[in-house]
Amino acid sequence: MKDVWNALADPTRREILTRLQKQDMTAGEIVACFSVSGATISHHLKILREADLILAQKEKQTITYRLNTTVFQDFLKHIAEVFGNAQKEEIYHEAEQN
Amino acid sequence: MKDVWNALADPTRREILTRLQKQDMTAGEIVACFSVSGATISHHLKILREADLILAQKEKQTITYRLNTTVFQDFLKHIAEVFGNAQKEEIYHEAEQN
DNA sequence: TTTTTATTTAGATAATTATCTAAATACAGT
DNA sequence: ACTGTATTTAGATAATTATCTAAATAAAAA
Repeated sequence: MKDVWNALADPTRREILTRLQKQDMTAGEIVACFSVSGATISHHLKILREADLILAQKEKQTITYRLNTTVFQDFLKHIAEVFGNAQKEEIYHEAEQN
Repeated sequence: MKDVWNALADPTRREILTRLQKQDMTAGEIVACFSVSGATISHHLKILREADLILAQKEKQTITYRLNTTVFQDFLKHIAEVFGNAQKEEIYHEAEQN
């Protein structure tokens, strides 16, 4: 879980995850969304991969990335346990309204 | 919310929050839980304060810290929105079982 | 087989940050 | 007023990390 916190600490990586939530993307497509080099994005993707937050699938020349949704579930459960005991019901209640 | 992610990125700060979830503590009591200097803990407390995750109350010589639970609620709601749309129901379901 | 395209890896640099010691602040007790 | 206790602030250092360019890998196209 330590790796997950670390992976989520960076805004670029969170943005990558937000975009992958909408659709799977190749490394090149992800690079095109940001104004940093491909090497930098590759580095971020590696950290996200090692945290198991994303999955890579090689296809011909390209590598398509997609969210590993089960790890999000685990993470949200985890922080709800660690930090949210008292607030659980309320949060679930609120979140279901949108 | 950027400040919150940042504050939660450090394991010492997460441990402080976990302990404050159980009971309010003075700065000195928090320092006693860790093997780093008081100045270092003070620095972490400042970051947690600036992220609004904790509240400080001065009493005589000591300063008692406590969780700002509403910010946790907001944060959990936030990440559920950003990352958890598809998984929401399932997570809430699971979390309510413990 | 040479070239082009997609991506990662290596190595370097600059920025951030966690930590330390020492000094400052504030307040209580003597 | 002094001494001791609790905490923060200042300034320095060391570790981490985000980023870059250049080189390496791999696979398709020519």
